[in-house]
Amino acid sequence: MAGYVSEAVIKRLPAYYRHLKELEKEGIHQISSQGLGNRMHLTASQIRQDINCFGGFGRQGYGYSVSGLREHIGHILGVDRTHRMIIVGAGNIGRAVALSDSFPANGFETVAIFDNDETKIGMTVGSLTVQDVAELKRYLDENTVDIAVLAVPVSHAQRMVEVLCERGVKGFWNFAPLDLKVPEGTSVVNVHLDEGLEILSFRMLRELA
Amino acid sequence: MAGYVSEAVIKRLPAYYRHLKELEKEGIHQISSQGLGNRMHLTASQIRQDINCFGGFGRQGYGYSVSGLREHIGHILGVDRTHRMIIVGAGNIGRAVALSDSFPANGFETVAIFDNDETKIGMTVGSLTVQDVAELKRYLDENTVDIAVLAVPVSHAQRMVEVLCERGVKGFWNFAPLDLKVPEGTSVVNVHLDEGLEILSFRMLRELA
DNA sequence: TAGATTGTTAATCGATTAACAATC
DNA sequence: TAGATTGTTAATCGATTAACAATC
Repeated sequence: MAGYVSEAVIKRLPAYYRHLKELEKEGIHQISSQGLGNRMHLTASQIRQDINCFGGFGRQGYGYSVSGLREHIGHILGVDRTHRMIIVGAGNIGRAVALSDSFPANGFETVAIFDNDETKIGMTVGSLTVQDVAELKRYLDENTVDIAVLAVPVSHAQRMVEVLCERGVKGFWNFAPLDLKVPEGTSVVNVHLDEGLEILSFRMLRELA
Repeated sequence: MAGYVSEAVIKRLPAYYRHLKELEKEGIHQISSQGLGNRMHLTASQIRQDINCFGGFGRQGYGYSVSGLREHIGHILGVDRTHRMIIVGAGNIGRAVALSDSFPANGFETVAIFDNDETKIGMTVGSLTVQDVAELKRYLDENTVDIAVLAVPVSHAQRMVEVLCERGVKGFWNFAPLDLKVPEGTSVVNVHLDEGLEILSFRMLRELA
């Protein structure tokens, strides 16, 4: 089955998953690498190479089962399980993540939200109450947490990560604009919103030229 | 100066910019490709290649001027100018973007916010009032808009984009989980938050194995 | 000048694309 | 069976790394 999978392939997996969900919704049961490639703006060859990183899932002369492949990739991504998330930082971004219902719909459930600001502690965010970050260690000792969403200022981010790592949190979704240092075996995905805007600005300038 | 610049280089530019800002803040005036490479976890060779896409900015035997290079890259990215943004969709994400002060701090100013939901129209978001999306066309005719932030449901996204493109908006910061179709000359940066979580889930699973 | 470090060319590595035998 | 399409190997392309002459 799956040996080494390159970062390039990993980054395409969610797009495969999304397109397959769309196809399912459209009532399409079967698709060839050519057909999926047209839709995703990838070559048929690349589609076949990518999928084959995880084992042969197609049938010669037929193509791929849309629902079969969607389930398969969903399983590879781990979206067929529930992930318990806590949010650290109840600012604009922290609250937006807490209030969104697209994350729980994909199995990513927010179970707690923390802040150090007295004006925010006790505030209601959806079905949750903002807890004092001073309670965080105790909370981690008493509850299972898969993922921590870091929505704190840069100045606090690394310190918070250390507390969380020490108590066994293995996954970070980081919205603070810095590169976190984490121990071996810990995963980080950065969402550097500012950087996206900078790239957009760059591309727009280049179009002008 | 700059001929073709690969996507790989473009995606690194914001990180260069961020690290150079940090170095400036630390009072460091000069840095070699080796020094910057250590800091950014890149090879010295790659740093020199990247920077040279935009012309020779270093001095042999010395390295690079931190502030000079920061200004240079800032100019390439276009963050030395102001960008007028409107937000389409006053949900959790739209409001979070509108309320953040890190975007205006980088020259990305939100000048208006729209929604189609009667319960949201008229609502105050920071210094702005949510306008009826029915007013959008008129607004675009009367005002300059550089970037539209798409924070609407998938079902509305493509339709909104078409209205905006027709009225000359050339840049989109898209938070809806779909691939927008835009005319030649229009730039799109996607922020697919769900996909980030899926990749995080995948990486965490792989660490377990 | 001597040492350090760039800018740039050449070598390597990895990812994408093409080709095709296997087979549904 | 004949046609279609996969899985997989080989070829190509592009990005990263190494090397080194130029020069501050």
